This record gives sequence, C-alpha cells and structure tokens, in this order.
Amino acid sequence: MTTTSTNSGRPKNRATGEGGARRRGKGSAALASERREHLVKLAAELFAEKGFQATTVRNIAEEAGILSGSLYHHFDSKESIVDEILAGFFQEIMSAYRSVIDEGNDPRTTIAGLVRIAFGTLEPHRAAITVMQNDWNYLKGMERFAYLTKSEDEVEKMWVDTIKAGQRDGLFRADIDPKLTYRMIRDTVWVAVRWFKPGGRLNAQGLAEHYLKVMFDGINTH
Amino acid sequence: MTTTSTNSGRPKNRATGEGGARRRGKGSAALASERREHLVKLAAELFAEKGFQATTVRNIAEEAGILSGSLYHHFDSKESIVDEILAGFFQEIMSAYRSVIDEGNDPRTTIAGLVRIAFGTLEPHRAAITVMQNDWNYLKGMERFAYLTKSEDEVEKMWVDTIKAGQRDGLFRADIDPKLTYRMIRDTVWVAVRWFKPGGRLNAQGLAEHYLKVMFDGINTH
DNA sequence: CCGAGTTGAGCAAGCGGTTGGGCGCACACG
DNA sequence: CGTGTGCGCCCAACCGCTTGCTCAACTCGG
Repeated sequence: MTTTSTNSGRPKNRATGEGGARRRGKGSAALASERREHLVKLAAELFAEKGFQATTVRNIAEEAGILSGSLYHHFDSKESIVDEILAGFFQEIMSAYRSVIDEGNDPRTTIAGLVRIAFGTLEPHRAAITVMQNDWNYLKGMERFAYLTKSEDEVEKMWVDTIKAGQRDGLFRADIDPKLTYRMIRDTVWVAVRWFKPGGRLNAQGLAEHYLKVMFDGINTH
Repeated sequence: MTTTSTNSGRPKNRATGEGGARRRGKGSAALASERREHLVKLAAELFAEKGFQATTVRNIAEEAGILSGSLYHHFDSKESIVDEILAGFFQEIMSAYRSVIDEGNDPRTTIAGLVRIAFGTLEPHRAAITVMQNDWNYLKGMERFAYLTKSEDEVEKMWVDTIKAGQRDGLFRADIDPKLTYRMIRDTVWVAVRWFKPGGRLNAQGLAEHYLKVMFDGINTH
C-alpha cells in the first residue's frame, strides 16, 4: 500500500501566488552566468528536437547532468527559458532586417538582402527557429509572449512595404499579392530548418542564392 | 483491493490486434464506422489545433461528449487515432499524384498538376496536414509510423524525376537543383496550411494559380 | 436477453515546480 | 596563517496534479 496521498484539504496556493517579488534583483543577470547560457543552449536543442511542450524540465536537467530542482536556481520556470531563446533571436533578426532596409537600396536588392539574412539565421539560430515554427500557436496564446505577435507584424510590414515599392517601381510583377508573396517567402525560408543540416551539400548561403534565383526568375527557361 | 493487473508480459494487442477482421460481417459495420469516423475527425481538429502530444484523450472524449474511457471501445490507443488520420491522407494524395503522373503529359503540365493537387488537399485535409507538419519529427521516430518516411521518399522521387525530365526537355532551367526545388515547392504548399482560411479572400485553387505563376516565372518583371 | 456503448472509479507513471539542507570554494578577518 | 562564513550550485524528496489507459458494472435499443 503505497501512500495514495489523495488530496488532503490543503489550500492550493502554489507558486507565483502572493508576493510577486520572488526572484528579486534579476539584475544579477549582469553576470550573465556562463552556466546559465550553457543551460539555455542545451534546452534550446531539446526544444528544437522534441518541441517545447514535449520537453520536460527533467530532460533539460538530465542533459546538463543535474537534477530538475537545480534548474530553478537559474530560471524561475520552463517558460522563462524558452523566452530567453526566442527573445534573443527576434532581437537579432529584427535589428538585421532594419539595417538592410535603412541602406535604402532599390526594392529588389532590399528583398534579396532580407532573404539572405533570413537564411543566414538558419544555422546559428536553428533551435530558436524550430521552436518558433512548432510551438508558435501554443506560445502566442500566452500574454508573456505577446511580443512575438507584435514583432511578427512589424516584420511583415517591412517585407510587404518593400514588395509594394518594387511593384510601384516596375521591378516586381503587378499581378502578385504582396502579403501572400511575403508569407510564401517567409514560410519557405523558415521551414527549411526542418531538413537543413549545417554540414550538408549546401550551406545556408547557397540555399539563399538558389532560392533567390527561383524566386526572382522562376523555374522556367526563358 | 482492485486487481492491479500490472503488465504481466501480456502483449498489448487489443482491437486491431489479431486478424484485420475488425469490421468483418456485422451489418452494423457501416454504423460503427460512422461513429468511429466522427471521432477521428474530432480528434484531428484537436491535434491540429494543439498538437498531438498536447492533446489529451480526455480532450477528445470531452469534445465528443463522452468520457475518456469510452474512447477505448473504438480505438486501442491515442496513436491509432492519429495513425488513421495520417494514413488516410497519405493514401489519398499519393493516389492522386500517381494518376497525374500516369497521364503522361509534359513535365511542366505534370508539375502544375501536382501543385494543384497539393493545394487541393489543403482544405479537406487541413487537420492531417497540420499534424504532419507539427508532429512529423515526433511521429517519424516511432516504428509504427515508418510508412510516413517511406511515402515521403516515394513522393519526393515523383517530383524530382519530373523536374529532371523538364530540365532534359529544356522546359526548366538547368541551373536549379531538382531536389532543392522540390523541397521549396513542397514546403511552400504545405506551410500554407498555417494561415490558409477556407472562407478567406482566396480559395485553395486561387492560391495554387498564384503560386504557379510565381514558381514558373518568378516575381520579377520581364 | 444480448451486446455495443458508456460510465466512473482508479492505476502507475510522469509532469512542472518547491523546498530544506549540504557541499565546497572564495574571501575577509583575527 | 588558520578559520569562519557567505554563496553559488546542487541533491533528494516531495507536492498536487495530469497523463494514457484499464475494467467491472451499468444502460438500453433491437
């Protein structure tokens, strides 16, 4: 007879309940503990491999050679780990996008630049992109990750405006839908993360050039 | 003390276990099958919405207005439900692909036909495609779903062979990578399931035509 | 009265998260 | 120089809860 431990009328105040001042002075992050970053990387690999929800804190801990309880000396929840992963990725890519736009080249050059940047993140941010793809629906439903949708909208605006400008300048066909075209490009780039292997036949930049070729001129002979 | 019945080396084959004679005879087969199919559809919607792993058997049962235990009168596991969903989808699309190829048209027409078929499945098989996309990594790791990878390989061969034939005939550019191009097309089509809304501005066939335009001739003006 | 279909209680396992304590290293202090 | 002590890091056990799945007993139309 094992301890069945059936609910003994204990109040169910769990974590985060009262006193939001749990982990005071997260400012110690300034130290940016190496250990912490290492754990984030391990977690990212697992999230990418099995999905965020399917990865348990015990998985992460085991990968790091510690027990799950120890993880909570570094993070206050599983969510905050994935938050760190995604926030870093978004920050980097949006800043890169902006600098391409700010160069003020013609729309075709700008689009090419954006595509190259996107493919360029495939390798260094493989895990973040995979998480973003697989768990987007789940994550965007939480207030904590509202910034994901906001950033996504901002990015969409950059692309769509550039495509429209290209149409005005007569560089891009007028009979394509800018928003639709943006989505196709975006999805095609990110989805490559599923089969792209860094050591393979083609590197990320090779992928980008191949894609630009097809996207700009099609697969037909002319 | 209830019978603990912990697994005593018993094989876990239930329903579908011995003999595929699941729905043999019994005029009720049609009826039972209807109920079963209904449950599969409900489950498919949930899997698509929240992911396979994140959907619980209690979710499915609740959606059907029954209790989780009752589900096991129809299926022997959660896996067998998703199996039914994916197997049906693959069977249908591969048969459709084959008949297009068997028409023996020129490669350009054949590719266009394949693209139209793929987009055509977007609406009727929305849930299956979403599951395939989001949970592919998880599912392909199980022997039970080995046929997924096998079918995928067969499909890839159809597309790649057609693209190569088009290159030989001078219809498609020689400087594109057939395999890479196939993957681009495939990803672009399937990934549309994320934002495609049946009642929206563009139906699936409209999407297909838009994409064929871009894919064949690019977004540049000529 | 048969049996397909359902119920409701329940199991073992595992989940995310919490906690009190202990180890060992760095550094200040006498 | 020894030593005490604060602290980063971690362990082990545990909590309340959910998971996929099981099963004896019940319902009820044919």
